[in-house]
Amino acid sequence: MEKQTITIYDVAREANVSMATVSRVVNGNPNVKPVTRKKVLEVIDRLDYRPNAVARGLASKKTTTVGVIIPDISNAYFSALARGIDDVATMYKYNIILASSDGQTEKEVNVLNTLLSKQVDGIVFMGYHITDELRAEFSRSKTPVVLAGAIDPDQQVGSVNIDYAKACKEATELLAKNGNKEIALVTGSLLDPINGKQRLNGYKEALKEANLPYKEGLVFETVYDHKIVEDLAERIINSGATSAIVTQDVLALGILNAIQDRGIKVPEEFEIVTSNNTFLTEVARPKITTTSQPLYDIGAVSMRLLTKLMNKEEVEEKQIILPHGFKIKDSTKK
Amino acid sequence: MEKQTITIYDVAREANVSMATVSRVVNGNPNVKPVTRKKVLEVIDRLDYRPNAVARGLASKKTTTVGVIIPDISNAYFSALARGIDDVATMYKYNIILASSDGQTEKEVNVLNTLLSKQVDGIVFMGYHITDELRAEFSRSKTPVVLAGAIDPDQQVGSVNIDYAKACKEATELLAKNGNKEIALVTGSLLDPINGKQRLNGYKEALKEANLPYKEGLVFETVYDHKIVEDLAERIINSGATSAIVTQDVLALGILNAIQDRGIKVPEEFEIVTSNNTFLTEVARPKITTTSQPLYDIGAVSMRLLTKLMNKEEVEEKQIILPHGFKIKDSTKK
DNA sequence: GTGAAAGCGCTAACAA
DNA sequence: TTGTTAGCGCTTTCAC
Repeated sequence: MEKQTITIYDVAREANVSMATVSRVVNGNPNVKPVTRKKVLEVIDRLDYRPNAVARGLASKKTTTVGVIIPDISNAYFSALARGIDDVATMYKYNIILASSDGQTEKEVNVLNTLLSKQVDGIVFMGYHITDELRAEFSRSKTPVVLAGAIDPDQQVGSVNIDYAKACKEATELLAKNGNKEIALVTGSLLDPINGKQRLNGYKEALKEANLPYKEGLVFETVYDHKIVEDLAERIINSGATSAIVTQDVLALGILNAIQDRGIKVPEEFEIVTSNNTFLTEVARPKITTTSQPLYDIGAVSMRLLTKLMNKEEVEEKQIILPHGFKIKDSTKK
Repeated sequence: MEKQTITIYDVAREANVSMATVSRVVNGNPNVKPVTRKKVLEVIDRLDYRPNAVARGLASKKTTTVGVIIPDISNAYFSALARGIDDVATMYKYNIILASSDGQTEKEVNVLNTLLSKQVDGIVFMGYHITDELRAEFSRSKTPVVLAGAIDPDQQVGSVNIDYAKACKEATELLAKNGNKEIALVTGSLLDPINGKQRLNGYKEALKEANLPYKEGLVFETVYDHKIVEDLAERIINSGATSAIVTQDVLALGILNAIQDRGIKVPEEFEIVTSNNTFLTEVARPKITTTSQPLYDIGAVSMRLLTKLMNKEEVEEKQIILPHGFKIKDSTKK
C-alpha cells in the first residue's frame, strides 16, 4: 500500500480548524490565536506534515525559486560567481535551478524558456555576449533578469560588473611603466563587448598615454583550451612581445608555464598580468600579478539586486559597477 | 494592464477543441488526429502558449526536477561531479535544483527537506560522511536518492564511487617500490569512511606487504585551508617522511609548492602522489603523479542511476564502483 | 479520436 | 480570529 501523502486538509481535520487556519500557521500569519496555533503545530508535528511547494506555487504564483544560467559550472570563474549567487539566494530563502548553456546562444534561449515554464521568480544570467535573440526573450516575459559579469548594451535588465576598461588600462600602464614596448593582450572573443569594447579600449588608451603604438599583431583573441596553450605561447613569443595581459587565470597560468618551460625567465625576461585573482595566481610559481575582480561579490550583489527586482522595490540604478583591485605579485618586475 | 497569461484553456477555446486534446498534443500523445494536432499547434504558436510546469507538476505529481546537494560548488572536485550530473540530467530532460550544504549535517538535513517540499523527483547527494540523521531522512521519504562519491554503510540508497582502498594501496605501493620507508598519508577527516576506512586500509595493506611498519605519526588528518598548508608541509617534513600521498589536488599542489619553496627537490628528495587528476596536476611544476578518479563519470553515472530509480526500472546493483586509473607524472621518481 | 469533469494541494479574497 | 469557497493551470480517468 502506498504511503498516503499528508495534506493541509488532513491537518485541518485533525486539528478541528479550517484549511485557511492551517495555511496561516504555516505561513506565519500573525492573525491566529496562540492556542490555535499551538494546536495546529502539534498536529503538523504528529502527522509529519510538509507543505507542498508546488501546490503553493500554483496558488500563489510565486515559487521562491530563481533560475541561474551558467556557461560551465566547472569553470572556476563562473563557479565563484555561482557561490556568491547561491549564498545570497539561501539568505533570502530562494532555491536555485541551475541551467548550463555552454555559452551557446541556442541553448541559452532554450534553458531560459525552460526556466520560465518552471515559473521561476527571477533569473541570474552568466555568459559572454548577449545576443539580440536573447535580449528579445528577456523582454518577452516580465520575469526580472540580472546579468552577472555580463553587459547589456540596452540596459534593459539589471547587471553587475566591474569597470573592465579601467582594470585593463591599469594593467597596461604597469607594464608600460616597467619599460615594456611590446605588450600583448590575450583575451576571449572580441565580439564579447567586455573584451572587444571595454578591455580593448582600456588597453589602447593606456598605450596612447604611454606613447606606444597600437599593433594588431599583439592582440590575441582566443578561447581557452588545454591544447591551445603551447601554440599560443609560441605565437606570443614570436610576436616580439615582452609582456602580456591575459584575461583568464587558467590561460595565464598555462602561458606562464609554457614560457618558463622554454627557459625564459619570468619576470626578468617576460612579464605577465592576469585578471581574476583566483587561487591559481597564488599556486603559480612565480605568483601572478593580477587585477582582482570581486567574483564572489559580483554574484552576491547580482542576486541581491534580483531580490529587490522580484520584490518590486525601487532601485535607483540597475547597472551596478563594483570596485576592483590590483595585486602586484611576482610575475611582474614591480 | 497586466499581460494576461495564456493557459491551456485559451488554446482549447481558440482551436475549438477540449483542454484534454491540447494536453495530448503538448505531451506528444499519439491519439490525436493529425489534422487536429496541426490546428492545435498553430494556435499554440499564434498565442505563444507555454505550458506551466508548476501546474503540470501538481496535476501529474512529477516535476522533472531533481535536487542536487553539494558541499561547495566552487570546489573543483565537486563542480567536476556536478558537471557530469548536469549533463546527464539535461540529456534526460531533468532540471536541477542546486542546494549547498557546506558539508554540515544540519544544513544537509535542512536542504534535503526543502528539496522534498519542492517535490523533486529524485536526489543526488554529494558530501563527506552520511550521518544517521541524514540516513533516517533519506528513508523517511520514498524519493530515490543516489550518493555521488560518498558511501552509505547501509547500502539503502544508490551510490557511485571508485575503489578508494585499492587506489590508495596502489599509490602506497609505488612509493614503497621507489624506496621510501616513510610514507605520509594526508587525508580529510578520518570519520569519513572513505578516508578512515577505505583509504587508510589500502595504505596499511600496502605497507604490510612491503614490510613497512604502520606509524600513526605519518597520518595527517586535515581540512583544506589556504592558510594551513605552510604549517602542514612543515609538519610533514618534520615527521621524517620522504614522500606523501595526498587525497586532494589543491592540497597536494600547496604542499608541493611549500616543500619546493624550502629548497627541497621533488621528486629527488621528496615524492608526492595525489588523488583526483584535476587540471591542477598538469599546471603544477613538476606535474603531479596521481590516481585518476573519473570525476565527471561518477557524476554522470549517478544521475543515470537516478533516472532509472525514478523510472522504477530494475537495477541489478545500486552500489556502483567505477574503474580508476593511475598516472605517473613528474612528482615521483617513476 | 475526443470531450467532460474531477481533482492535484494550496492561497487568498471575502464573509462571518 | 476563523471559516467558506473559488480558483491556480494542468493531467487523467471515464465516457462516448
